[in-house]
Amino acid sequence: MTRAPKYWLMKTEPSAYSIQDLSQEPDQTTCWDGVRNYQARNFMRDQMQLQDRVLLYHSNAKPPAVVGTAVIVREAYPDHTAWDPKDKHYDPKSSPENPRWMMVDIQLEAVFDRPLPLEELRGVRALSKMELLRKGSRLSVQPVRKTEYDAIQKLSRKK
DNA sequence: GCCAACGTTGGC
DNA sequence: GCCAACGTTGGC
Repeated sequence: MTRAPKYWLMKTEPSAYSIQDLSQEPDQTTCWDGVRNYQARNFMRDQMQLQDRVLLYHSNAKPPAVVGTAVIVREAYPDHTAWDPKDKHYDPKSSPENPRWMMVDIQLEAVFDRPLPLEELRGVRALSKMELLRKGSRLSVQPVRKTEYDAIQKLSRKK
């Protein structure tokens, strides 16, 4: 049994890993490692399912923008980078016996013809309640309403 | 580079 | 369980 797909937004700093990097992976697929926030982890672990859709967002970019879409191709499993002392996101409290952090695999679906800058999105009525646009919003994995997802897709095809 | 907003940690 | 101190995120 599968439910209707849900919609998400995931942030990445393009200086660390960009949508262009994703486009060059084998099968244009990667594991979304390095998430170290419980709320974000819980969304991945408890709610993300195969075929769910993801908006990819470039944070700390000039300008910050939604840059494309991806699909969940593997559901949550332990993030092994948390066990590697040399990894930037190493967490000594996580272990193979008792993994604390999870990740999913995503496959690139589309790189938008034009990035949609945060500033532009702030002016869109259909997005007025979007988590990304909330003041102080920092969540790196966040749910998106279907109406919001559709509005952003539509915007990406304009101009 | 600044700093507001937020999350986590740890003493008590 | 409170909350001050600290670390991080991320727009600007």
